[in-house]
Amino acid sequence: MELQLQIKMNKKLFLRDPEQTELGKKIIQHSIELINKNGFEAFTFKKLAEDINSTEAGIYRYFENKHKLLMYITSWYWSWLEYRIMIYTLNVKDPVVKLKKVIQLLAATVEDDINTSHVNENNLHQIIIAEGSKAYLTKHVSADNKDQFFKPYKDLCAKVGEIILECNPAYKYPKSLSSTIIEMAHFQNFFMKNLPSLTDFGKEDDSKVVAYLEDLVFSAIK
Amino acid sequence: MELQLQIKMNKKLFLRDPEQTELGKKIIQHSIELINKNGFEAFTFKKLAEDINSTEAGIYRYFENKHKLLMYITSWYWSWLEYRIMIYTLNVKDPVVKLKKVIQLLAATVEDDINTSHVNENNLHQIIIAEGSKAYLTKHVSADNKDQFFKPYKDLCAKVGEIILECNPAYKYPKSLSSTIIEMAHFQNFFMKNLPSLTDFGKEDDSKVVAYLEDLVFSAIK
DNA sequence: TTTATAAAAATAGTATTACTATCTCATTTA
DNA sequence: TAAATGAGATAGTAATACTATTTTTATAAA
Repeated sequence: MELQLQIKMNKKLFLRDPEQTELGKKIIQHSIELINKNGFEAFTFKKLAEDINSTEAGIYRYFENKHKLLMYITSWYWSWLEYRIMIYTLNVKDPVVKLKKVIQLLAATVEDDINTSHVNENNLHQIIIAEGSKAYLTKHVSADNKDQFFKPYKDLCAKVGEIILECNPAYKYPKSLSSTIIEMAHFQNFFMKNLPSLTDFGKEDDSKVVAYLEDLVFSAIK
Repeated sequence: MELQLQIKMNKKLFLRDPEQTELGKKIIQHSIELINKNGFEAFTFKKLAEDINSTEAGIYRYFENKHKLLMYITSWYWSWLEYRIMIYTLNVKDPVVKLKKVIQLLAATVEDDINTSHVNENNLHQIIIAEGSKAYLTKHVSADNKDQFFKPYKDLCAKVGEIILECNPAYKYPKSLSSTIIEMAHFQNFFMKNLPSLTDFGKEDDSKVVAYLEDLVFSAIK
């Protein structure tokens, strides 16, 4: 039996579905590599085209611009993460155990286990850490939000918020606490690697980030 | 008696000190306006030059590029904030009261009170919320960090970390909690305005953000 | 007062980026 | 077989991010 995980993406994010052609899959695969390697600012469709032996215009037929492509791959990540959370908490009754699992899935480095062929989840995780917030930190957030581009992120946040409420139905800030741990899972990771004095962790030890977030969350919800 | 607040800036952030000339001050003043209005991506030295009736090359004599300018104004903000925290907690003995004051200064909209002539602190606060993290979310963070460009941010974080330890000397994560509340003071504000479903607050009510952060912090440090 | 000289500012570039319009060529389908 | 469709290549353009050169202005020494 061969299964392939297919995540349904918002059609407005692309002009042509990259999942449907070889070139499209190459665009996704190599943009993840290039953005991770050189950063989003230095990433251009020209360089990507050279990397995959295609042309700039060829890529523009799939994505309107590089920001849409960033939103595409970040959306993909959030959907994939929610899927993983669903799988890993499927038979867990205790909401506290569930929430701990969520924190671990959020903050710990991913092992490139699941077969999603052209997507390197480890690189993608690094992109989320370093570039993820650039997807929404723009002057056109509201317009993008109306187009539902952040739905996967908001769905994930809502899901984690629900688990928080399962732990303590009286807790007043489930959604804010949820967005806080999601963002901090990534920011503390970034700080640890690049501006270590902003954290209490030695370099490259994400088990510490998990411990910190657990302490923070369970103190807050008692 | 006329006092003027002068914040000492890292000399490597500029080529010519903008505080020393009229044109320099105009650059700071109008870049804050323009970045706030159109966002950092759309901001160019050409547009800024047109805005202040100067030339593009004229601005390049003050700042190497627009990212250095962003780091300049964000640095200025963090220094200014640490100064405000110092002032407002000067005669406060109780560390809990101190920490509450810090949270309020971090998360609440600033009233443009202090006389700093060419800097509009309210606009600057909005820039920190929407563009602040772009100052360090780059591939050259480590190099910039070696040049001490993030010292004001790190100093502020250290200071808040100290106050946290005053409240509870046994707390294990003072620096991470500090960077968490600093970042979240701004991100929750951004979410509230632009992606409200990621928070538990109605639109434009930063007293709720303050309440959330207080609850979070004092739960964590017991 | 003239002249050297250095700093400030404007002019005029260039390479790259972000994007568009058009054209070719292969495949489908009627 | 002819028309329609679509994928990709070619060749642009306008804007961006700089840099180099020249001109102007201010200052100071001869």
